[in-house]
Amino acid sequence: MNKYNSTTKKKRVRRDRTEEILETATRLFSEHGYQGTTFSLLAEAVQLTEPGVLHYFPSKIHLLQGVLEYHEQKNAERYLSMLQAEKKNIPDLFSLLEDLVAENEKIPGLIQLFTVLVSESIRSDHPAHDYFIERYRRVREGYVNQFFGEIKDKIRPDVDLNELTILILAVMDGLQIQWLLDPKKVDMVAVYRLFSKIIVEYLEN
Amino acid sequence: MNKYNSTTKKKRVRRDRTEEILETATRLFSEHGYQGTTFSLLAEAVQLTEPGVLHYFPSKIHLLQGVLEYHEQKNAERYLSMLQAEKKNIPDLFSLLEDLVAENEKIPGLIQLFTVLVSESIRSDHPAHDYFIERYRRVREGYVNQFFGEIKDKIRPDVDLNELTILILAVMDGLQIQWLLDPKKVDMVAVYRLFSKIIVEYLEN
DNA sequence: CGTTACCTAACTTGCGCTAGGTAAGTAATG
DNA sequence: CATTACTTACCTAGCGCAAGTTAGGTAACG
Repeated sequence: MNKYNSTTKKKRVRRDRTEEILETATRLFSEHGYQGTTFSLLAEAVQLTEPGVLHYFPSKIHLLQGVLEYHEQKNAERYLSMLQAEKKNIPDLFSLLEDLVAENEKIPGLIQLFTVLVSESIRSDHPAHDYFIERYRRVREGYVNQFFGEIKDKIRPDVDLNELTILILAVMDGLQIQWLLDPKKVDMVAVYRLFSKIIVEYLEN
Repeated sequence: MNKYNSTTKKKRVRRDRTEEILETATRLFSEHGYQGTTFSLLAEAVQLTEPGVLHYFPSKIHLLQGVLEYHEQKNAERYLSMLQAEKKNIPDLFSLLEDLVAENEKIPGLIQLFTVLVSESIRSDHPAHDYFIERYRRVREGYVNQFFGEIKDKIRPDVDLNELTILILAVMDGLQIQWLLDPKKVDMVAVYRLFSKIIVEYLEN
């Protein structure tokens, strides 16, 4: 009954527990979405009670924010390494994106997290609505200014870089949906490579 | 108190009520997703009580099925007219798809319905999971066999039509997400037109 | 007069969250 | 070095609400 009496009690330090909760919440959010994830599920998974979890994140929205911030960092790192890589010409650029897609295929959990949360957040009253609008704007700006910026003059001048960016992100998002739904029938990397090939050929003309 | 005593009672025939409920449920599903839609919300919107709605759809899952089937028909019609249109060459084909995207922009509710439900249904225990897997397979097959089939010999032979189809659907889905999230910043039709132009140019080579 | 279109009432379950504790760890003090 | 005092990491109990659903009726309709 009483968890204190039954066995030796182990108290964990805040940082470790927080991280464990975030990792677990990530999994649950990606599997059930924000609405579908409950404290009781999460609490059981990390071997705590519900108020035990609430001790770390005082509400469900705080938990969501925590999860998003937590991964924002990781994504930022991946993204930075992409920015720092050498890009002398257009094929270089798009082969980087191909690598990104290939990497994404190895972390279906995280991809599902963002795919599920983004779609959920289309509703204007969703707690992550503003976050995702902002995030997409930021990412698009990053592509236009940094990612493409360096070799802007090698690209056909009649192409709107903002539209091109929207297209690239759309392909990634859309592929992820079909791939997550039916991985056996959808070879995300192959299709992206096809896209990449088509685009590169076009841009170099 | 008693709805029977208060005013004249109007009984509606089953078909009308059913349709009204389906239309309203469509709106609610698209605004709040499946999980986020409640009977009390729906009941109020159609001026019934919750058991009143349950009289037509004995459970929430039946309601969801009803909504999906209801729109399956409408979509099928739109799709058929696309198939029957004249397609002599590749540009004809892709201009049809452009029209489709442009039409979609006029019915954000329906688009949101499917975008939200598809993403929600990525979870394998979602009641519409199998439905959407099946639907995507069916649509892809339709593209490969019917839509492209007629002018297959005019397309570069090194292009895998299945992959091309996945790409086209991905672009549409991905654009819809960004557009629904931030319509002011994302001109769905313009980006699709860009995509269309690039693809056509490539396929005709 | 039977069927159908609803209603009222209520049950059950599970949700997010609060109140108020207890014991383990940490730091300050004698 | 031992005692005390404080802080932190949890716990138990339970509240209030809303969800989906059921039972059993009543009155309008064909």
